[in-house]
Amino acid sequence: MPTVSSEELAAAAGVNSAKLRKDFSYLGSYGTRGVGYDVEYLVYQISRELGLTQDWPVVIVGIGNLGAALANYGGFASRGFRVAALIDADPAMAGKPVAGIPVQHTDELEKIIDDNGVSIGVIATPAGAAQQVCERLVAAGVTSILNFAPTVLSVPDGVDVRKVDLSIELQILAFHEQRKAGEEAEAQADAALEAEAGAAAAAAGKSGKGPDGDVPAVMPA
Amino acid sequence: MPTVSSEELAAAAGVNSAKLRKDFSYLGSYGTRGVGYDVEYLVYQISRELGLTQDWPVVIVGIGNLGAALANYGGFASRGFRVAALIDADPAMAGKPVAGIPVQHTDELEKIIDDNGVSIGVIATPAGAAQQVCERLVAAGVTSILNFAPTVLSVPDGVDVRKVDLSIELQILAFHEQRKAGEEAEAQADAALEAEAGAAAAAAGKSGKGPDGDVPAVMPA
DNA sequence: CCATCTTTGTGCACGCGTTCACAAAGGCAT
DNA sequence: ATGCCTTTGTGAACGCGTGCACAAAGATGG
Ligand SMILES: NC(=O)c1ccc[n+]([C@@H]2O[C@H](COP(=O)([O-])OP(=O)(O)OC[C@H]3O[C@@H](n4cnc5c(N)ncnc54)[C@H](O)[C@@H]3O)[C@@H](O)[C@H]2O)c1
Ligand SMILES: NC(=O)c1ccc[n+]([C@@H]2O[C@H](COP(=O)([O-])OP(=O)(O)OC[C@H]3O[C@@H](n4cnc5c(N)ncnc54)[C@H](O)[C@@H]3O)[C@@H](O)[C@H]2O)c1
Repeated sequence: MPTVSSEELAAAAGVNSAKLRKDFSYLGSYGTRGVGYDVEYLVYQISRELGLTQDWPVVIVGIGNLGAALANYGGFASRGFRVAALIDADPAMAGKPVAGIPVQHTDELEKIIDDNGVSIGVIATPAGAAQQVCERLVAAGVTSILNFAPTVLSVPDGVDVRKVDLSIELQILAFHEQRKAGEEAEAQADAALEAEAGAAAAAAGKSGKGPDGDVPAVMPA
Repeated sequence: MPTVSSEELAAAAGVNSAKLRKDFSYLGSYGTRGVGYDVEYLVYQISRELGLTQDWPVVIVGIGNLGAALANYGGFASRGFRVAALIDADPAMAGKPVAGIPVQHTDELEKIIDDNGVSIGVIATPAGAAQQVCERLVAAGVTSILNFAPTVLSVPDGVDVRKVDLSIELQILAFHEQRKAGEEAEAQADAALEAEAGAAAAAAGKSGKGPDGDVPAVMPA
């Protein structure tokens, strides 16, 4: 029976072994003292706990550059996610296959969600359309949203939103880069400022937003 | 003079006003008691602190679906990032313009980095090539990397890596989704398990990895 | 069957980030 | 000028996650 010790796993994941053991203990006591954890059983338990033993149908709304890349991405399927439908507002795209899946028009959104029992939606529309799309998804029964548009979505309680903002990722890198390049100690205010910076820009009289409502320019430019 | 109070900003950003004030205090005391913060000055100070007042040249390596979408993304420029070059290993792509920028071959990588003084690199290659690309970038002088490939990159001290893993974002949503759908209290082990799950899969004899070395399948499938 | 050795599971303490709460500061009206 | 009112800046307390350290568990070998 192949096993791993918490020490080995901790080294591989780059975390403390005690923390790892404590985390595992929340799932129950699957380890064997003096031996370690049964790899196969452990993988199964974690998979089950994380919800990987079931297939999650997802819809992607907004099949532009990013949406198409996501549709083509094979990494989702291997983690238990199935692209149930691609949805776009552009009538010219309707019926056109992307990654082998025909794009459907936004009109069908509610029906698609309902028919497929979709509870997870991905938003890859321009920022200006995101909130509206979000509301339709939620109204149709979606309770988890992965948002790529650079907007803060407001949703009712019970709905989870995760935002992927690539600009902020780069900003965080640039921030640390600046540190390395000089500027002695300075402040320790880091990523926390990010959200606040956005809020400040918004407070600046909404003048920071472009015509199509995309990324608020924090820099006066 | 347009001003904002910490209370207003905190409400907008969804954080505690005391925390926000304390964060700002690390940048110095820019507020006026009884009035609030001068919006314009505040925005400038935060921009400067975050490194947004200078332009950062970045290179994108791996111009496939995702890399092309990134190259086309306008949100970078508005935050002070300039796409200095697009790099791909496919000779067929060399010279072909993507988003108006001609793709250059990997052979030129070191020269491009050096000529443009690039310190931030984006990796959008398949997972199997990521570590190698990473090493070349670092050797050429890049000290910050944004990694989209589903691999843990190992880098020398002094180099920052941020990883964007869309599968994990979806997994986190699915995890909470599963909670809502039943399964009473259970464990509170959440995202912390993600990294450990990957390590466990790796420990499972590397059998979880596909032929092209993409996403390790945590689920035995 | 007992001794020994390895590794788990977890109580406890430490440290850090968040929040509370309030004195000091400054504007503004009278 | 004086007093009042608003909002900042921050000391102190709280809470939580992390890591240490060790007793208990179990395997393994003699
Ligand atoms: N491309 C990137 O790398 C990238 C990176 C970060 C963030 N983003 C963000 O992701 C979003 C999409 O980026 P993109 O580059 O794919 O843009 P895009 O313009 O190429 O695609 C947007 C798509 O959304 C569709 N759309 C517009 N309104 C819609 C609506 N109401 N309902 C359904 N579909 C609608 C459009 O028809 C179009 O196909 C943007 O908000 C962008 O800021 C993109
Ligand atoms: N497409 C997505 O939505 C998505 C989402 C999450 C993660 N990812 C990850 O991002 C990466 C890219 O995804 P994609 O869909 O764009 O894949 P892709 O196959 O479309 O593109 C990969 C590109 O990298 C180039 N390449 C290969 N080896 C290279 C090397 N050594 N040096 C430089 N270039 C090289 C290829 O020529 C190709 O153009 C993958 O690791 C994928 O797992 C993609």
